[in-house]
Amino acid sequence: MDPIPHRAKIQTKLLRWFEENGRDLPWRNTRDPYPIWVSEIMLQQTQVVTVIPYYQRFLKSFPTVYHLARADLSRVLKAWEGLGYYSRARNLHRASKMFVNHLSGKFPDSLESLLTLPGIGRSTAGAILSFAFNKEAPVLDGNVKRVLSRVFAISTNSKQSLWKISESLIPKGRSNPFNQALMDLGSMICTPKDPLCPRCPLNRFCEARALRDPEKYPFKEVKKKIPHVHAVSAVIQKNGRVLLTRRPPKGFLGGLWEFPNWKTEGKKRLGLSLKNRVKREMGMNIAVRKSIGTLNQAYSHFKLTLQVFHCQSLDRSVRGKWIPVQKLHLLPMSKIHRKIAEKIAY
DNA sequence: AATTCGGGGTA
DNA sequence: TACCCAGAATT
Repeated sequence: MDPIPHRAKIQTKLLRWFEENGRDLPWRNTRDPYPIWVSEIMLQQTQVVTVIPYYQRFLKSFPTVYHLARADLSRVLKAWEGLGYYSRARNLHRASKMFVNHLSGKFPDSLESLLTLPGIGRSTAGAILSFAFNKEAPVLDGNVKRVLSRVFAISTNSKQSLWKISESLIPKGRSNPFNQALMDLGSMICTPKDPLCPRCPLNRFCEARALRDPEKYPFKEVKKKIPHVHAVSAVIQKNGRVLLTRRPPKGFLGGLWEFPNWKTEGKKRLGLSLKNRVKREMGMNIAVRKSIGTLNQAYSHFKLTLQVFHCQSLDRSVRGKWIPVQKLHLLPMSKIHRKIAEKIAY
């Protein structure tokens, strides 16, 4: 017996709705796994409208997986600048090298092989398998999670049951349009707030709607408070150049360039603490001049307030690299440091 | 199982 | 503001 209520009707209703209402997106005009792969990585935790221009530029810069594998990581990070979650770019680049070196040019088309590539988890693998190869693999992104937990009134936060439902709902031989349909429904109709239930092709079967509270699903995690971090940063100039440092290759904003900066505990005498920090950690004497301004940036797990000071170097530095102001735009930088660069470039 | 990873769209 | 986005990797 079929454990999924209304399975056949859900399939036909959703597929018909998708034929008439599905989104026309750049990565849907191909079955080539490479651009589909790139799009799926970019789309992780990132909205479609944000991804589209990055996707277009990225494929222009790296038209094939071989172009990507040959490119310097710095170029890849530059193409990713502003998109966030930079480990995605590093993993994509690393995976492209694995593809060229170990997979003999054949794009992996099984779940197990895809999961061996860095940056590809179960959902991204399912998307690639269904969109590029039309294989019956389930996806479970934020959209699908919301749609399924509403239709079947799943109130637990366990993803296991949702994975099973997602898998057993796929119509034989039609995983490509069906998975896209699930995503589009979640994005266009079954929205987090004020879902458009009257226009939903599944409203007759939706248990959350029958319970008259679709927004109760999916189960909301209690989210903890995000710490607020204060920091100071130094724009140290000398002969038309500024001193930048590069972040470690892994971890937070890994591999990006930035103006030297440090957390501050108290809020007093920021200029003096900045001077001392530069002396201790960069082995250089500076004179702190005027404040350039205060910048704020909200990250996923903390908020940052950064006070930036104009500084003048009084001698050489043992760390960092002097970059001509006119060439700052060539380096990959995080959003907040790009803002600083744009302030001083004029 | 919980935390770490960016930045922006949207109400 | 708060919530969430075609999640994965690490702890």
